[in-house]
Amino acid sequence: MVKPTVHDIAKEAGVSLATVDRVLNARSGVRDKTVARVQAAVARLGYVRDTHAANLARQRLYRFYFVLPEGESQFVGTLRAALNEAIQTQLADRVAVELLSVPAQDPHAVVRALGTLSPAQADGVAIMAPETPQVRDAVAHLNQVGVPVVALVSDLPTSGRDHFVGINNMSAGRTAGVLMGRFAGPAPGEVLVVTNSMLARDSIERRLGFDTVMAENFDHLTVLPSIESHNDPERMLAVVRHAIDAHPALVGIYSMGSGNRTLLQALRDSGRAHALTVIAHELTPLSRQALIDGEMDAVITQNVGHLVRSALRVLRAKCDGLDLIESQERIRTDIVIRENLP
Amino acid sequence: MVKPTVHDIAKEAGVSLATVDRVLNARSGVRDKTVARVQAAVARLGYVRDTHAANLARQRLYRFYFVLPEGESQFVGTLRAALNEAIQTQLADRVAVELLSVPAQDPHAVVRALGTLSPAQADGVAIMAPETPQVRDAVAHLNQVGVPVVALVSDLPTSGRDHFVGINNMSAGRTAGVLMGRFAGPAPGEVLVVTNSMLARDSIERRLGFDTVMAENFDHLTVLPSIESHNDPERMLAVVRHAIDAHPALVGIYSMGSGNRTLLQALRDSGRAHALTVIAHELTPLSRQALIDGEMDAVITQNVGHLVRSALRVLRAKCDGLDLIESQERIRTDIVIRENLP
DNA sequence: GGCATTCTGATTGACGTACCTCAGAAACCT
DNA sequence: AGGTTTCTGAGGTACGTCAATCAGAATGCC
Repeated sequence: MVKPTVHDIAKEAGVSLATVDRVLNARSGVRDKTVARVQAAVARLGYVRDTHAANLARQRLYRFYFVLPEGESQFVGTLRAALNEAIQTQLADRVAVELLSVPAQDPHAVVRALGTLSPAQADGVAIMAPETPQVRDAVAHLNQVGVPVVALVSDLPTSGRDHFVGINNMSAGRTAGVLMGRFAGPAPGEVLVVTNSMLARDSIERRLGFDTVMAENFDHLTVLPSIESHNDPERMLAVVRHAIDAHPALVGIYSMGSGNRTLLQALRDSGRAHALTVIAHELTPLSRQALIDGEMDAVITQNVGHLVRSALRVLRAKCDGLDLIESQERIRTDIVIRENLP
Repeated sequence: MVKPTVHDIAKEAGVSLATVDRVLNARSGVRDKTVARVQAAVARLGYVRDTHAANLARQRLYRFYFVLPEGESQFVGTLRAALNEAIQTQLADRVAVELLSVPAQDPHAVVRALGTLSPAQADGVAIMAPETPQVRDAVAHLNQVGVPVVALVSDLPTSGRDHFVGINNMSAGRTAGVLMGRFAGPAPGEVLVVTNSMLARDSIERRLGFDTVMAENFDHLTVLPSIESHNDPERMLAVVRHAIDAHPALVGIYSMGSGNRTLLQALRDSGRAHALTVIAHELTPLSRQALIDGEMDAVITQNVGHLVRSALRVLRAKCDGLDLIESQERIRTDIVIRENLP
């Protein structure tokens, strides 16, 4: 008996097929002690239901929604591409994915997008958005009406989301810090931090991790007050340019979020691109090229394909009430240098 | 018509279900122009066969074999653990995996293990073994009789294996080289290379990559002749101890293969553990602890879970004649430091 | 003990595909 | 035209599960 079926369970438990079915699908109308008998039989035979046969029989279609920030961010672009690729292949597995793009900085737009979703349309939602009270409440509501929600890239810890798919941003910041400290060398110098993250929380966590490590291990390096570009590339360019010129002791730049294009431009203008240790986040066509050209020294990133597939797996598991393979769903903080570019 | 079925194809092509079935499963007895008609209908409707329903109908069971080196290597241990975990979950997907452990250094044992396999028992084989003529021929034979074979961890490029699941070891060596060069700093010094890899090819490739990078980019560092422990921990310990003592200018050690336990022991004995930049391969409980304790500075590794799951996916795809998602099957060369330990 | 209520068994028809049989149609050959 | 070979259609059963029905059994209540 390689793979026991419901029939075997029925025989083993001495009940009918209908009863086994009722127990397995948690339908009512079965006495407690009969339920126990069936569950014992399941345990004894090591029965695992054939999800595919089950889905086939019940014509199941998983309808998942991905809420991503709209706009031209390269990282979100690669994420979207990975999602589209996954959609193609997952289609064979009865999952239909809908992509909702919302203005990232407008919490109300996010709430509106989430508001259109109910258990009637959505079997699960993955969302990448800044943590605001409005978003938190909307997620909590979805959760309450029984729609599984996973947070993507940036966590929404107080929202009651079922799962977070992304890296530990604190540890990502620490990683960046150590690389900066070790790459920059033992001579004293200054380090510039540039940030333009769309998502508050991940940015804050990275910063915290970075600062901690710098303070603990590399006190010969001075971390300058950070430059924040509030989605204004023009201003960003000017400010970074000025910062580089104004600090001859500068040895490194840490770019915490998006805005790598502007940073690279400023670097080139300064003529010090190759002299500085530059560490950035997220592997995109741009940062990849910068690594190849030696304009960036390391990129801290997360595998977008893994991100998307993990979100889909988690949503499915939540739908089916299965548990996850912890190790498979842990998103790793990847360090990429020119030599190990994927 | 969200998802066309064989019935839809039959109607569209104006043929019977049986004919569609014959065409889809490449059975004989269908005229060429009828085949074309059916295929046109498939293309027109965008039909994709429901593999799960198909497997259900034909009672398919994928029987895969993994041939791994036996012995106490920690890396192989983690690999084995990942495999066992995968076996559990894949069982629900009609794949049964058998693990064959063979003495790594005995090509004849490998050949014997492979010899027991034929299309009658095996639907696919994953093998991690040194590249020898005997092994190459055995793999080629399996391939000829129609059993898909993937090489694991160390490639067998001339054997006709269908796929290689593992990292690019040349690039892994280069990565180690760059980290060594940048971590060790600008002062002149010597670097020791220690090796005890069970698999010739991966070791050679890593060495090549490492040497290239050191010569190109870090000529202030002298790479000493490498120390090879031929599976003799005792001797290894003595030699490494001596090497460390004899080279006061030593700034770093690169451990290319297994044998990390011995290396760490020698390091501790020398009292210079924290003064040297130590870079090793493969994340195991041992190297993980060494990272935490600061005895190692970086570990170049590959995700064993990914390795195993990728091998399984590839084997299944080969069996079903499907093609792969390239990006999903590319195993990444992971850089692990204390801060981004998974 | 009689009755209402709650459980249970037996049975049936899907789901999308594979695989088999058998009869009959079409094409090919003299 | 006749016979032979090759194709094709129609129909059935199976896979493991879900979902539903209906009859009958067990239980609880008074």
